[in-house]
Amino acid sequence: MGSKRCAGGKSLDNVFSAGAPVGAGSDERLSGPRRVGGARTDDEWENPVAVQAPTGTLSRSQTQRRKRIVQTAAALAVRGGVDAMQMRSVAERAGVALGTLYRYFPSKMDLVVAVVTEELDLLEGGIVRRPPTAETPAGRAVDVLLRATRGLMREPELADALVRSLIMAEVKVELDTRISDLVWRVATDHLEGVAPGGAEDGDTGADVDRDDAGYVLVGSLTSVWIFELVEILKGRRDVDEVERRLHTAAEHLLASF
Amino acid sequence: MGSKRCAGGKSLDNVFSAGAPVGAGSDERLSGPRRVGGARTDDEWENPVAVQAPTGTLSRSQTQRRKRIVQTAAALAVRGGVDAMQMRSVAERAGVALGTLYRYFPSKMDLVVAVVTEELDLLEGGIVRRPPTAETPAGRAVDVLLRATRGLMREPELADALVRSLIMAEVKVELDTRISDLVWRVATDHLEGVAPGGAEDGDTGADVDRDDAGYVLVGSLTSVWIFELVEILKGRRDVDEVERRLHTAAEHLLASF
DNA sequence: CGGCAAAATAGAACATATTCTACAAATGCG
DNA sequence: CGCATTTGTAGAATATGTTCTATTTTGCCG
Repeated sequence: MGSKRCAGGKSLDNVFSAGAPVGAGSDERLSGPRRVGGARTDDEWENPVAVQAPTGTLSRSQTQRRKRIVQTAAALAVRGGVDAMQMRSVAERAGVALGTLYRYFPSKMDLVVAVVTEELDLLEGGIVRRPPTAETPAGRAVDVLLRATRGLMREPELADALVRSLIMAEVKVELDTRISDLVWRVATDHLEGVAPGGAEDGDTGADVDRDDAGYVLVGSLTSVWIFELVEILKGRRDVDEVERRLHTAAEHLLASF
Repeated sequence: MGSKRCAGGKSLDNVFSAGAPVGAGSDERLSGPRRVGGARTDDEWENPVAVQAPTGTLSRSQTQRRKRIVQTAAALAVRGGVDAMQMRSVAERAGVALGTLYRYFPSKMDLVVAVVTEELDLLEGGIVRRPPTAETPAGRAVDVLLRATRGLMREPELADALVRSLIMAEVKVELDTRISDLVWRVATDHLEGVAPGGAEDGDTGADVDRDDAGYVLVGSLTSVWIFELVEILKGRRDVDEVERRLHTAAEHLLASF
């Protein structure tokens, strides 16, 4: 079954940039233990205030636990991929009970998303630290996407997770939005706003106008990128070919920038 | 768990066109019972000609069985979605043993792909029968994609399956290629080549030059479409908005057509 | 027809995500 | 402090995709 690649004993940390300050204040505001009182099948025998409601804020130990879980998950994912990232293993290796794991991440997908989100933080940090230099908006956009591509391809298993979570997640993922925002900023020369290594809160890109006509085009380019990623993962393309195709698409989509 | 929508007792048949000749000679050439001798874990104790090799051709009863399976699967998928399409249920309702089901479709994904492929046949048929009338290539392309979108949205659960299989399937799916080919033909006014209601063989679109520079752009548009589909399924967009976005993307991508 | 290999069947067995139960530890509050 | 509520733990129990085994049926060939 799960017998694909298997990189050596890499320390999992970043995938995108070579030397990112990993421990940057990335999390600290992400989902914590979940309220259990959500959608119950039982009718109405319990007080309106169902069982357990999350404090909303995570205590220190909870933050620690969460981080430990995500890191453990990432470590497992980097080797065997999503398949190797089994909930039982993660729980065990992270030193938490299975139930606890599920309290923090209601489904495996949530966990995958958490891992991927952390990678995205690193990508953003890397871009800000070393912004693309191309002349045209299209060139810069392609640059960013290609950097992300090459970074991800260093850990194909994780890349697989990224793509799957981008597309499948029922979860309220804004992962694609984050990527589009990043591309948008790069294309329009508005990189400053980004906090390197971690997002502040929901509305990271304060200066990104998602209603702008151009944003739709950037979003389209992101779609194309994701799909090219899929093709790579399926073994149907190599990075060079993707580069060419992204260039073609970007030149058309971002021509009016 | 699987408690989403649940259309009435529709007869599952087509999703795309209102009155397609369902029973058209669609399958009849698709995967049949699989050779078991593929990737074995055991080394070399058996004759080179491992256990079971498929005749390649399906006998009549096998064709019947296959069709029965796919139809059963489709029926289940139309109501509860992929989740409701449980292998055990499919096998039971189709009147075959679980093992047999797995002989025909080595994984659930293969089954999903088979179902979706059949829907695609219907879309192609519908398009050929009632081709888009827009003036511009971009207009025609958008027309096709929107027709597909509306058709799919009539059965969101199936749409979900389509998207997932398009993207996830390890399977050697050419589903996206088929869509791109269709769009390409429509955009370039080369619709004739298509056999309504069913593909002949691997290379259905004989007149589609996938190396053409323009084909890359059509492929990009298809990527965008698929992603918009995902957004609809996530409840983040409505069809009208997708139409607008597809127009924008198509006008840029296919400007040079 | 008799026999044989491929195909199908019934059903057990496995693997893994997810849920549930009972209990213990921690945390906060009067 | 002492209790109540929340959080965490251990581990059983479910649900479902997938595989395996033993047996029977089918289709074919001499």
